[in-house]
Amino acid sequence: MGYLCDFCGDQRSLVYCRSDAACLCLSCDRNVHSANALSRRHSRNLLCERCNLQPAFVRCDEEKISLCQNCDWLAHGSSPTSSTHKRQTINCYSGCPSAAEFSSIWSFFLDIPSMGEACEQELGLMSINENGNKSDLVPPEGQNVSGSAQVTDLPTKVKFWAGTSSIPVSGSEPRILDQPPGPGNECMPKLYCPGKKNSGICEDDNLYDDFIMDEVDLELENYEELFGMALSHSEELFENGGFESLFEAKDMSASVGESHCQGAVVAEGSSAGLVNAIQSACSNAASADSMLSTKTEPIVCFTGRQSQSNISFSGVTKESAGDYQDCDASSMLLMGEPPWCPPCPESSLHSANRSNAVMRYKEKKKTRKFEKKVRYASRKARADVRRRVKGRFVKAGDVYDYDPLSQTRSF
DNA sequence: ACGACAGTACTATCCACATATGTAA
DNA sequence: TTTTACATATGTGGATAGTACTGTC
Repeated sequence: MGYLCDFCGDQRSLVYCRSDAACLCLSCDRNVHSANALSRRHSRNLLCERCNLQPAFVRCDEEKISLCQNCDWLAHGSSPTSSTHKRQTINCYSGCPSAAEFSSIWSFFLDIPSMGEACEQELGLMSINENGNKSDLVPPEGQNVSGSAQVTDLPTKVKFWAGTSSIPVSGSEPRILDQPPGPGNECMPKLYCPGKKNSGICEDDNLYDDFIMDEVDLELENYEELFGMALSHSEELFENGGFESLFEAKDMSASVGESHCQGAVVAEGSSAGLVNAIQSACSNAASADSMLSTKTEPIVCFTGRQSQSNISFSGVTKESAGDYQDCDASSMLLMGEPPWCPPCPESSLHSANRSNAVMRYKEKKKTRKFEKKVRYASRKARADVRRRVKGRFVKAGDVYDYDPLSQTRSF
């Protein structure tokens, strides 16, 4: 018998709702999340069948058990035999899916005895969706079953802070900036779920368009201090380019006038939540690529929930997202030991893989280009045909040594 | 282990001028 | 309040100098 439903306290909890920070049985899940359109958008996931605390992250086909990243690591990370177990990532869902739709979301759905039973009892007669709107149902468009889904709604208040001081912890009141209205808000706290080709994070450039924080002179001078605790456990991993790259953003944003999103978002959580934030970031495989390689438009995002926090570092633009996805740093995280785990002898088996991943990541980083955005095409057109002397524009009629049009010299 | 050196990578700066933006009449 | 005239700020790309980083001895 697992843990009881947070709502009725009677049935066994089977799903976890991030938005409500609650573990619910299927019946209560449906009752609670069919209340209104907003609650229907809450993303839920299976509950880890081992710890019964965290949302499940993968399904082990061999053991037929759903596990959060922590438990997955404990179960599969350290043992060469168990690490070969076939696993698939677990989708989130929203709306009020029927048993059939659960099956479509989770191909292993019927393999879960408690789910199957509960579903027969509780959902068997239910319609797919009260309003017949299938869009309520996750997975969202373009996402396959084995992928993962986005969290479309997080209730956690998000605070921005700016300045040179360290992340405000207890007693330090962060400077709260107004969040820009519109879709950006909705996009901001999206989580990255592993295994998803199209992360969906900030797919719309408008997010950043609306989120210009030039006036916010954010500097993360003290990032070592900020993340010191986390780094103490993950130094080995991140010294290979992780946080170093992440905080290159500081320098870049300082020098690039058009830099947007020089912002940071911090959770309401306690200082102790910082470590959890880092851990959860990785437990959610929080877009490691963007996390590691955020360079042009950094957003440090912490969203907190009691003992569990989620972190997302996102510098992904629409154009770069694919590139980031291809970056191998994510595999570095997924293949190696969790960053919060101290190095142990067993981990040596993964060190080679990790080294390879790091090497590939560095290669990728080398070749990656951050394209300049031209704001005024007319000016560009003019500059393109301007004559120059040693790269400098010259007055019309003056002698020049370079003519972009004819590639000739006037002398 | 440490310093010197060479090679590489990256950034800031310069230029003229069309255009955007702000201010006053 | 709207229009007009003027002043100032901005942003384009290529070359180059300067700085930072990396690898070798």
